[in-house]
Amino acid sequence: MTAINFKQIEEKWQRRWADANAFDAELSSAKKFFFTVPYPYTSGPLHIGHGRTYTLGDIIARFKRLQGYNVLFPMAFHVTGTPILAIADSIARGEEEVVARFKEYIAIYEDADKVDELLNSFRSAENVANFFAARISEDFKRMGYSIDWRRKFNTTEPVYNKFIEWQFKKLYDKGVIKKGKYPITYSIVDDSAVGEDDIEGGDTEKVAVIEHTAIKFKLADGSYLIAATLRPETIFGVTNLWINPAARYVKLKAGDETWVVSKEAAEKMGLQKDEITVFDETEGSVFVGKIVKELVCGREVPVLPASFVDEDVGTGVVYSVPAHAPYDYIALEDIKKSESLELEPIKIIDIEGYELPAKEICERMGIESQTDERLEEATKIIYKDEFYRGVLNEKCGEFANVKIADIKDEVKDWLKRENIADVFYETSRKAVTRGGDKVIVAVLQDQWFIDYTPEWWKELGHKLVEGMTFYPEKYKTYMHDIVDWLAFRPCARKRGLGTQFPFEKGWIIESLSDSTIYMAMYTIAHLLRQLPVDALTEKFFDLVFLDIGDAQELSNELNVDADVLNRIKNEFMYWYPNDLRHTAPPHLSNHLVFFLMHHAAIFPESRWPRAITLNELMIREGKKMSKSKGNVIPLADVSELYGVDLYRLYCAINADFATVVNWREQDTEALRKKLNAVVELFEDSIDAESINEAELTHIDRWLLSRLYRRLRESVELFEAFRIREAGINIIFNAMNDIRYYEQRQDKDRRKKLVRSVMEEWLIILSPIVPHVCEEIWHELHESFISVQTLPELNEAFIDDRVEREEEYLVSLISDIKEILKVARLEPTKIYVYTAEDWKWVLFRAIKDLPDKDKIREAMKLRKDKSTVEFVKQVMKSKLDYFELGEPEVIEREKEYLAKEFGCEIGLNEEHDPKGKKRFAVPLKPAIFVEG
RNA sequence: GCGGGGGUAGCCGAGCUGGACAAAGGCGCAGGACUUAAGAUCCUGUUCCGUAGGGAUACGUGGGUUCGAAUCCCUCCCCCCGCACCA
Repeated sequence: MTAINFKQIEEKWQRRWADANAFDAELSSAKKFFFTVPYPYTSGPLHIGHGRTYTLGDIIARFKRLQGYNVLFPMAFHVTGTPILAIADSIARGEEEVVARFKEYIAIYEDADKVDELLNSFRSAENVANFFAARISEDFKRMGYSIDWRRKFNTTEPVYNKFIEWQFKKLYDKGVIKKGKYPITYSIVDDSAVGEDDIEGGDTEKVAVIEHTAIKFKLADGSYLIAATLRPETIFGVTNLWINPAARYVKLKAGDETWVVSKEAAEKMGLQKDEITVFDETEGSVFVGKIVKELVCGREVPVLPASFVDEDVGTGVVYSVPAHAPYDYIALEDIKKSESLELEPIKIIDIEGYELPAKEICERMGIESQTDERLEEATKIIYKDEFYRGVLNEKCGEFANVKIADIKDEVKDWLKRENIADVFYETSRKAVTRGGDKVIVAVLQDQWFIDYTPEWWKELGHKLVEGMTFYPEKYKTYMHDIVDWLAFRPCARKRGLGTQFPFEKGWIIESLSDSTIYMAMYTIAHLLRQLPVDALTEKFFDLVFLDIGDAQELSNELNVDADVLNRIKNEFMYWYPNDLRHTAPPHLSNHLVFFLMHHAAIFPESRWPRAITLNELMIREGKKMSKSKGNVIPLADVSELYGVDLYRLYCAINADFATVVNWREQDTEALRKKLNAVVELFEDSIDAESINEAELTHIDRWLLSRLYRRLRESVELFEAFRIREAGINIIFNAMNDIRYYEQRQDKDRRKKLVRSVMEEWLIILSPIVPHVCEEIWHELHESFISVQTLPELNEAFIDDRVEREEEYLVSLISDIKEILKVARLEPTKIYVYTAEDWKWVLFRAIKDLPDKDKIREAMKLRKDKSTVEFVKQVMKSKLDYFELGEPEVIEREKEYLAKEFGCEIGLNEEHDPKGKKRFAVPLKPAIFVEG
């Protein structure tokens, strides 16, 4: 047998599918199935983890095709947003890390001598996008995906811009596009928003926007020292302020008040609030020793120096709560060593297990110095303990006796209402852009949002979700929750690639907001190219998508043939809605919920999406795949390293959708052997002549029954998206059946039998491993297997009785083996005694009775001591009832049994020296071994 | 914390609408067949006890419900994912 050259046949069939436009979907009278997978973002190569989703998607698409659906499976490319722009900028700046990474990426696809030139072209975002879009589409072709490529587009094309504009107009008309304030991460140097991808290390260590409460402390001159805190409820326990004597502080006008904050904080405030004017700058030491009045209880507390205060975190002023903050406690103790101070911690939180929490945690951890790094950890421990278990005590006025977790926001709101506090935003960690500029938080005063909160919208959303199918099902409930949780979402940015925001110049539509209903584009994208872009007006899309307006009228207005308009509209009307979208769970709370909500808002119910399937991610050798770990396998290498069908089989069989799949080299090898064995089986059987039904033996019938049953089950499993089980059934289990058969029968007969089920088998297998199936199929037929429809399976071969008989035999053999093993016998003759007729009569009579009634009922029929013994045996052996002519089966298989055990078999003979006969029960014969 | 998912044999992983489960499948390991040999393939075994098809103990921990629990409920411990404006 020659090993099949997978790579060669992959290329061959991919080429032939492409030449024949095998997967181009046209309108027809057949029932349609419009299937989508999210378009890839073209900022780099895809890896085998991404491939899992696309591969399972393709398997579904191919399965639907064999079920007779007219399947549309299109693809496009996502280009909008900031990452690609950030990449181009980084490359233009010559950032080493990015340059190195992209050289590597290019080298995946190109010869070494072209790398530098291409990299140079990557200074333009457009070139980055185009390069990867082209390579990814090559990858997809090489994976054998059955995509209709005529409909591809990318999200920066004018056609797409027009489509997105239309969509936003529809939303605007619904009144959900709004303006408001919004805090964002921001670079002062660039004067623009920065996203995760612009931040140094932003992909591994996220930077969040954190809301601090900025509390005012009144100085003698009427101005305020502003101390920012994450724990406003501790204001009741303040004993003093901390200020860094060496840092620079400024005075600023905020409204009609004068505030003192660090110089850095003032700069941030300038970007967070209107009307901030800085007018004076001094050193922190100026304030040391002054007395300030806290405005909650009106107590007077001193300002003390502290080295741990960072002028670039918060406002550079910190209020001290030594009872509950480890930093404050240690700093206070330090000062007390050199000066005599009358300050004592004020305990305001009662919590089990602590008297004075800050003191005790420091003592427990052995922290004694302000510079001890473990102070951070101590703070976290206390914070967490107090937040969830702590209760404010009687010193906290109206907030007393309430858990911190329940009262924190109320305290914060109250402080703001009383004008004792303001809001101050800070990043969750210190961060810089990839260009090295500081990242701070700015508040946009006029950010555009989509407001998902209107009642009507939520209701539609829930209705849509309720009417959909989700697999795995648990995601349906989850999606309802997400619909409820969704509120305001910024939908435009100042920077990035994308469509101009139609309602205000200078804004670009944010890239998840432009990827919500784009499936509609697939239905018509290839036709739109025939039209001038100017013709893609609001009325045009209204006509095509919503059937509003008249084609003839619009034809005159746009100067476009009415037939063309109708053709486009018909195409949309035929394909829409999206019957199934297949993706991964991380998209649930962003892309998918927008997908659903926007459909709910814009389209009538008949055009709402029908189903969503989701598969978990892929890891490799137990670890997450990531660039930084260097353990990524590019999709482009799959063909070379493993072979596409093997990869597809792995994706299909190794885990259910709901499970993270682990890519293990070792397992790929095991699977390769299995795949080879299957291919070999088919190749080996292909020339066999068909078998005459009249000459089928019991075991022949058994094999056919098993195989047809498996095929039938697999179709049902596929239908339910249980691809893993379907695959296991028609590969692993079916191969086991054949192996078993070969032990029972000779190979030539097997070939004939396999040949007789082979075509159906191949068709059902083809969604998973299309290339080898295509190859084998073509030894029999001219047409593509990939576009075959599965014929009716020959159900007549599925025969319960035949399978039961074989089961019976197997269990008899295993019983005998067990006896031989335990008794350590070399058999000279094996006696088998089947149950006598009266036992069968009773067996039938009591089979459906509950255990407790069985003996009584049996005794009614046959009054004898042996009846009781028999019924007890039946109950113990938990036999599943079915009718079987036991002696006939054993008689028929006597020869086989004799061969199996190398001795004579006696059936129901008188000879019974050990009195075993009486132990026989129906379906479980008694056995005596002589040896 | 909130929300979601888990913890199963040496390993990976099914089962988890309660009963036929000592627990699929794969890997590993051991023995055997084939082979000059290796590889590949196939067979057998892989908790413990047992000279008759049986029994005992097992599915993170500790309880509970039940005639019966890996499967249902509760306690605790541990792990993973998401918590947004970012594709």
